[in-house]
Amino acid sequence: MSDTEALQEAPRRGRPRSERSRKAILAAASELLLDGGLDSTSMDAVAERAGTSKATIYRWWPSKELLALEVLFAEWDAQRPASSDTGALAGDLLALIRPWARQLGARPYGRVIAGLLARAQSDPGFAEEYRARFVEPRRDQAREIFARAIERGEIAKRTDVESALDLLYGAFYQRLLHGHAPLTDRFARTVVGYVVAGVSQTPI
Amino acid sequence: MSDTEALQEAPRRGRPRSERSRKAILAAASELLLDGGLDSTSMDAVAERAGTSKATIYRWWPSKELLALEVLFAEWDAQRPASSDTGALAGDLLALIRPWARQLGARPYGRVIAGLLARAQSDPGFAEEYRARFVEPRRDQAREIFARAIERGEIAKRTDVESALDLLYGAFYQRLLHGHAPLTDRFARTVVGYVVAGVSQTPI
Amino acid sequence: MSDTEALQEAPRRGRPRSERSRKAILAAASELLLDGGLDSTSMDAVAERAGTSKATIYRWWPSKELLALEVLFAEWDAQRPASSDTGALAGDLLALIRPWARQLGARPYGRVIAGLLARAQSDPGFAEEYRARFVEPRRDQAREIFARAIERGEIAKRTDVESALDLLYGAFYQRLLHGHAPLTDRFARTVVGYVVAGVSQTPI
Amino acid sequence: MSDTEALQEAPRRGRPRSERSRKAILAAASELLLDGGLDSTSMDAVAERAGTSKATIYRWWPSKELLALEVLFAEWDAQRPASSDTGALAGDLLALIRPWARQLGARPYGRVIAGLLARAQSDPGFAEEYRARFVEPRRDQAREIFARAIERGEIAKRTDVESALDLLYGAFYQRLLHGHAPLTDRFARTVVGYVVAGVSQTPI
DNA sequence: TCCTAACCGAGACGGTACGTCGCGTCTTAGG
DNA sequence: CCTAAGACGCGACGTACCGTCTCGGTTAGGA
Repeated sequence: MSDTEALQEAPRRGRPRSERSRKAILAAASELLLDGGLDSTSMDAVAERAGTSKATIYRWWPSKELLALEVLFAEWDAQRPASSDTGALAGDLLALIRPWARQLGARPYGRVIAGLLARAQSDPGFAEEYRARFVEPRRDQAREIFARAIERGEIAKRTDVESALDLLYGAFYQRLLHGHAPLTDRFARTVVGYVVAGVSQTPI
Repeated sequence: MSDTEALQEAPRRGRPRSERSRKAILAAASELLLDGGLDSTSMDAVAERAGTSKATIYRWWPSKELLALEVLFAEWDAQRPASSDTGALAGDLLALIRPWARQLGARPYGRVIAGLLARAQSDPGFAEEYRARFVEPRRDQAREIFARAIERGEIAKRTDVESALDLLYGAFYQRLLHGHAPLTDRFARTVVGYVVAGVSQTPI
Repeated sequence: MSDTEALQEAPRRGRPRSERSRKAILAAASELLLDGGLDSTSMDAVAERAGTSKATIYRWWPSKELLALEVLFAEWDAQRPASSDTGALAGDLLALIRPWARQLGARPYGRVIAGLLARAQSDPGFAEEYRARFVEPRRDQAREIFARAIERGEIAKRTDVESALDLLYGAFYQRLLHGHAPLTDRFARTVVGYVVAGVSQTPI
Repeated sequence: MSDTEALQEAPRRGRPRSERSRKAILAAASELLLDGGLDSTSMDAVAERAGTSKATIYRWWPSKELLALEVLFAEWDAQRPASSDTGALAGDLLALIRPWARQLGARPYGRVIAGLLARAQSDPGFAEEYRARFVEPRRDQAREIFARAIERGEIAKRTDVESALDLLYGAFYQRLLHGHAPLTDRFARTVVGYVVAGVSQTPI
C-alpha cells in the first residue's frame, strides 16, 4: 500500500478545502512578494487581494515565511532541470547552473530570498525548512556532479566539495543580494570556469 | 586653508550633541542587534536601554537600518587590517581574508547582515549606502591585491577580477547567511586556495 | 414593516462587536475623565485600564472628544427628568433645573465640560455634535416651559426666550467653570427666581 | 519712598531684559492664540514666530497658560472702561457691559478663554490667577454698581448680588463658549434688562 | 432527509512598534 | 545677566500589522 493511499484513507468528512482559495492565496502572495519583498507584504493585503479571509491563510500556512517559501518553491523550483551527464565537470555544472542563473536574474527574487534569509537567522526551525527545500536539493545535484568527476578521476579525491559548492553558489547569491552587478550568462560561465579550474589544480 | 580648518569655522551654535547619548545608543543597539537581529530590535527598546528618547535617535539616524549600519561599521570595520604585501596573490588574500572571516564567525553578525541585505532589496538608497560602507572598501582592498598579481604577471591580464571577488566573498557570505557550515580558518584557506588556483589557470 | 425590523435585516457578518470592551472602555474613560479632565486623559491610559487595545477604541470613537462625549452622555443625560407641568413658570423651571444642578455639583464634571468646550471652539463639527447632544435637548425642555407660560399669559408674548435661556443656563455654567462659588440648591432657586422675575416685568 | 523707587533700587547687573523680545513674544502668541486657540498654539511656534528662543519665553512666563493670560490681559483688559455713574442700575450696567460685549464678539476670544478655563479646572493655582486677573476685576465693577443701587434704594438690601453677577456674566459666557448665537448689542441690552427686572422684583 | 463535521468570508480583538510632535529643561557661544 | 540656537528626556499621538477569535453560512459524507 502506498503512502498516498494511506493518506487518502483519512475519513475527510466535512467541507473539503477550497482549491480556488489555495490558488488565489498563492497567486496574491506571489505578486505582492515579487512586488515589494517579504516585509512589505502583509497578510492582510494577501487576504484582501486573494478574496479570502486571514483565518483561511493561517489555517494552511502557519506563518508568512512559510507561505512565501511555498510560493517561491512553486514557481521557482518547479523548473529544476534534471541532471544531465556531459562527461565533463564543467559541462555538467554549466547545464545545472545556467538555467537557474537565468531564472534568478529574470525577476526580483532577491527581495524575497533576502527576506527569507533574514527570518531564517532568528528562527532555526524555519532555517532548517528553508535549507531543506531550497538549498540542499540544488547542492545535492552539484554534489553528484562533483562525485562523478572524482570517480572519473577528473578532479582529486580529496577535493573539498562542500567548499567548492559554497564558492559556486555563493558567487550567484553575492550578486543577487548585493546587486552590484547583473547575473548574466557570461558571469555564470566565468564562475563555473574558475571553480572548475580551482578544484582541478595539480600540485606537483 | 585646510578642509579641517574650514569645517571648524562653523559657528557651532546651540547645545552640542550629547556624546554620552550617542555612545549609549550605539551600545544599546549593538547589544540588541547581536541578540536578536534587525527585526527583533525595536527603536523603543534601543531608546529605553540607552536611556534616551526615541526622538534623539531619529534626530541623528533617519532609520533603524542606518543606525544598524553605523553600529556594525563602528565595531566591525574598525579593525580592518592594512593591506600587506607578501609578494604572492595567495599570501596577500589570506592576510586580508582570515582576520575578517575570524571576526564574522565570532559573533552572530549574520542576523544583522541578513536584515540589512533584506532592507537593501527594497530601498535602493540604503542599498547604495550599504555597499559604499561595507562592500566596496573590502572589495577595493582585494582589487588592489589582484591588480598587483596581474602587474607581477602572476595571473593573466584578462582575469575577470570582479567575478573572482564575487567567488571569494560570496563563499563566506554563503556560510554566514545559510548557516549550513562554520566559518573556520580552514575554510578560509581552502577558499583562497581554490580562487587563486581558479584564476591561475593556464589554458594551453 | 417597522424600522426595527428593517435594521435587523442587516446581515451582521463577521465577529460582532465586543460588548465587554465597549463597557470597559466607557468605564475606564469615565474614571479617568472625572479624575483629571480631558487633557490628562490619554488614550493609552484608557486602553490600558480597559484592558483593550487603542485600535479598538479608535475603531468606534474617532477621537478622544467624541469618546468623552459619549461617556458623559451615558452617565449624565441618562437621568434627564421628564418635564413636569406645575402650572407655573417658576415651578416648571425648578423641577427641570434642580436635579440637573444637583448632578452638576456632585462630581467634577466641570473638568470634562471645560475640556469639551475648549475643543469645540476649534472644531465646528464637534461643536455641532456637542450642542446637539448636550445643549439643545435641555434648552428644548426649557423652551417648552417658557412656551406654556406664554400660552397661559403668565409672561409676555414677546419675551426673548433664547436670551432667557442663556441667562438661566449661563449662570450655572458660570459657577461650574469658574469655580468661584458652589452650585447649591439655594443658588438654583435664586437663579430661577430672578429669571422668572426678569421675564415677568410689566412695563407700564 | 515709593514702592516703585524701591524696586528700581535693585542692582540690576548684567545685560538688561530685551524689550524687543518681550513684545515679539506677546505679539506672536497673540496671533497664534487668536488663530487656533490654546491647544493649537505651541511654544515652539511662538518662539519661532517671535524670533526668540524657547528658553527666553520660559524665563519670563512659567507656562503657556500664563503667557496666554498676559497676552489676553494686555490687549483685552487694557480698554476696561472707568465706571460711570448714570444714577440708575440699568444705565450703569449697560455702560459697563456693552463695550465688553462688543469686544468679546469682535475677535475669536472664545477659543482662548475656553482653553484657559479648561486648564483652570485641573490647576487650582492657575485658576486662582485667572480669576484674580480676569473675573474678579469685572465682577468688582459690577458689584459696586449693585451696591450703589442698593444704597439708592433702587433694589432690595437683601438682593443676592453674587447670583445676579453670575446671571449677568454667565449669559455672555454662554454665547461666547457655546457659539449658538451671536453676542450682539441687542443681546446685551436684553440681558441687562432682564437682570435688572429680576432683582427689582417687588414681592407684595 | 437530516445531521454534523470541516471548511469558508468577514471582521473585531489584544498586542507591539512605528515615526512624529509638543512639552519644559539643559547646555553651549556670544552680546 | 540675558539671548539665540538647538539638543535632550519624556510621554502621547493615531496607524499598521500581527496572529487569534467569533460570527453566520456553505458543502460535503454518513446516519
